[in-house]
Amino acid sequence: MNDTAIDEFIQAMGQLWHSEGRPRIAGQVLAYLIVAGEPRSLQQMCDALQISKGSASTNARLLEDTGALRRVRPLGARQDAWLAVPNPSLALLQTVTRRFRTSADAITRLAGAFPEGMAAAQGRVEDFADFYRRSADFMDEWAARVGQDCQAEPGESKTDGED
Amino acid sequence: MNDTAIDEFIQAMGQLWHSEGRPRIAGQVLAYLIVAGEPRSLQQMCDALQISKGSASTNARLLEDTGALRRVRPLGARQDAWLAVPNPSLALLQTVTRRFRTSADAITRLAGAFPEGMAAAQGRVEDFADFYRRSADFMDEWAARVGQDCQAEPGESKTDGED
DNA sequence: CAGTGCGTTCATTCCTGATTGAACGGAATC
DNA sequence: GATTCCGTTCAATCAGGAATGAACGCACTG
Repeated sequence: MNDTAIDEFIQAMGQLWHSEGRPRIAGQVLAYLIVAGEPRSLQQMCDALQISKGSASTNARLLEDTGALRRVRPLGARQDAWLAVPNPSLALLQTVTRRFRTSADAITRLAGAFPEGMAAAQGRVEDFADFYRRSADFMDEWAARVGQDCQAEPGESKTDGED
Repeated sequence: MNDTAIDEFIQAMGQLWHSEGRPRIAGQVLAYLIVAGEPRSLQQMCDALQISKGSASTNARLLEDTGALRRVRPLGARQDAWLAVPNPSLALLQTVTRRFRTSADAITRLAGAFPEGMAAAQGRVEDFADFYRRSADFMDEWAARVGQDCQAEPGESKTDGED
């Protein structure tokens, strides 16, 4: 809440996610962990972001599902620790891609059921769906390329334990 | 409301838009006009989708802003008519692209203000932003390619006056 | 210059999904 | 086996934006 640049980043990510129809807190959690660069516990998230334990848990798992976070139990286990994956935006892009493809399939299926005599409309709707599908293909290609780059340049291994 | 395949498509588009944090009605309007393939008046939208005049107006203009709809006054003017552009999804993709780029810029700017001694965190955040920026570039490229295709194959000019 | 038809605006209502916080369950510890 | 410490779940609350519809403004018509 001090409105440091870091807090602003975390808030901005919250807004960004919110504007895309996803939970604001998920964006904040991701931002927090990207900044941290190291595993953080649920409790640390709660303290740093001033959110409830339930929200932290729910949203961390949501991010885990999208592949942006990884959950680890460091050594001797006492509590979970959460860590942003090396290239979180890659995971997010893949989520978008998956959604595009799902939408495309759904629309294509519906278009297939259009009544006789609506061939032109059907064609337009199918074109619409195809665009999504082809975009998804294109994005997969892009993601694959970035994924390789990511392995090629392992990134920094330094850590800075703030907060 | 008859739950024909066409109505289902319109409803599905509404849900899709809703799930992406955009007004459900905007998705329905776009779907309706894609199916129609011809200009439709606000009144026709209201009747077909059972929405208020205000919603129809607001959401049609919203879609106009994104470039998915075009407003025309056919011959002698008595009321506006709305028309889905030939490749609406292209406009939508460009909207996404624009958003990516805006986000990237905002994040980069914030990262630039990170305090000394947070170089590693700063680097991670900048990488995050860069990914969005480069993805946006990539999508522009893709959009340009599709735009060309679109001009090359003018699509069907047939119409089918349903609703 | 009153009357009509159209689109926009805006205050209000409504609705949905995010967020909370208490209760629960399970594992580890003593 | 009691206790403590976690993480998860879920019912209740809250917040924010979508949708409405009445009022407004404007342009054309007679």
